[in-house]
Amino acid sequence: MPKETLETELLYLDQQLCFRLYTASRLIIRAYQPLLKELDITYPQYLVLMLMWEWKDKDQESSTVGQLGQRLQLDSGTLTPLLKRMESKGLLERFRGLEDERERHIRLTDQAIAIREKALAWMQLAREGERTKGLDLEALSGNLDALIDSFS
Amino acid sequence: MPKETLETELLYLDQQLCFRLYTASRLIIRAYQPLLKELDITYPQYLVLMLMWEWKDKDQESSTVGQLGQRLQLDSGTLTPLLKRMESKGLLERFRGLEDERERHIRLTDQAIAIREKALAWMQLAREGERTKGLDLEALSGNLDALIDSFS
DNA sequence: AGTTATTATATTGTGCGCAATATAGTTGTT
DNA sequence: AACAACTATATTGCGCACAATATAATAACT
Repeated sequence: MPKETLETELLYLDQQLCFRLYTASRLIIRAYQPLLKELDITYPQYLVLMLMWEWKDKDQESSTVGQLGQRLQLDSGTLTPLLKRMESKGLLERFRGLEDERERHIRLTDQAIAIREKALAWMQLAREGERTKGLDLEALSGNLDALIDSFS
Repeated sequence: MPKETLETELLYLDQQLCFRLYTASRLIIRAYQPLLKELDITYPQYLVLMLMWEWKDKDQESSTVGQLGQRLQLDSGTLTPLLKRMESKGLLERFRGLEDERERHIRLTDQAIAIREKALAWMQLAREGERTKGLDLEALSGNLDALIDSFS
């Protein structure tokens, strides 16, 4: 048995915010599987779609790998192959920047724009059968934003 | 532009709890890298160590893959190769259950028990330079527990 | 203009996460 | 005992994450 019980408890899983975040994240991503399976994409691919749908609402038709990476906190080692897979599935086009040929630009295809409606319908249904009834989502989101901000 | 702006906002990243969790989780795991690099392990391997250190305090010297998986919410497809890597690094022993030979038991080596002190010292230091000053960790943990519970 | 530094992305390699399936050991039934 | 059902773990395959490095285009400097 350790000498100082109070101190070793620092390492117990129930004391670890990180483990809670890691577990909560994976569990909720699992809850998206029915939608993701229907759309035939993965969760990170869904994030790219959501981001570009949103930017399209703001009249930005294309994005660079760097812009996506900054918003999603993902680097090119993750995004480059992910975007290639999405391209090969017909969800987006990849093309070089005209003024700066180092840049790789991404633009959604009509097919990718079309499935937004499916996602929206699913989210509206999911909101009905909400499993987060008892908790303060505002407070949780606020705390997570503060956390993300201080670790960015 | 979409017809019903209020509804499409359901799909905006800032409305997504899941994206916050996913990002917060990855950012905080990154913050553990200095420790993990020093111990020459990964974050999921660190979780296994923490769990088995804790169980050892409670006089449980060994665990099965199933017990680890239940607590960490990970399946054998993740744990089996992870535990083999930990075994090959000399952190643990893997052996079959005596009464039930389907069970794979895990026991930490002295080397794995020894590095607990390093982890503890690092955590104590990290607590000093805490980056989570401004937020209510109690409330955050409570909300995450409720979330994890309802999605388990 | 030619050289150096910087920037944007791509590549490589390792280790998860997880769905799907396989295998081997155990339990229950007749 | 034989066989079916069940259980615990292992295997396979794919797609992230991310560190480390490479490559190519641009910018900055002299």
